[in-house]
Amino acid sequence: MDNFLNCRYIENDWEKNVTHSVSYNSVETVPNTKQRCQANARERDRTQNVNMAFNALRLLIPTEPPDRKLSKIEILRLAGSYITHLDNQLYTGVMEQPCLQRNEFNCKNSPLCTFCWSTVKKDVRSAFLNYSHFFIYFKRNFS
DNA sequence: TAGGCCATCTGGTCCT
DNA sequence: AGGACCAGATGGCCTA
Repeated sequence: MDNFLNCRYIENDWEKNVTHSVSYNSVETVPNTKQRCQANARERDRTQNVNMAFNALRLLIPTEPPDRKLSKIEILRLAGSYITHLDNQLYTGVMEQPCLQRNEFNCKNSPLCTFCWSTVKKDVRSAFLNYSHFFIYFKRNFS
């Protein structure tokens, strides 16, 4: 039992002093130390693989700002929404116009889908910046 | 401080 | 038999 606990503690991040309490009904239920440690290591590797896949998927989803933190469930939902958005764009063949997919997650009252809405916001912002630059130019030269 | 999110451990089940 | 996959339990971290 002591060996197993030591193993578990070493398997965890010792420097962070992170432990997870686990209770056993009886000593008989404690698995073989080496096998359990190996299984834990495999499970950690598997979880890391899953996380790498989530990271790869995250890179494909456009957000504002681009480095916005997304939870795993948000990544899955937005990925699905983005696929639908791209599908609509492909179907209509008109990339300049909103695809009219319902905004499912951010604002249920909005007629625009999440990704069209993001484009619109970007356009408005660039228009505002252009106007600001023009205003500064006008003020410097004509006032 | 409560709730959301996450990593880790664990035991069970299924597959090779 | 051993590995992959999964869901439940647990505790840490972060944010509103």
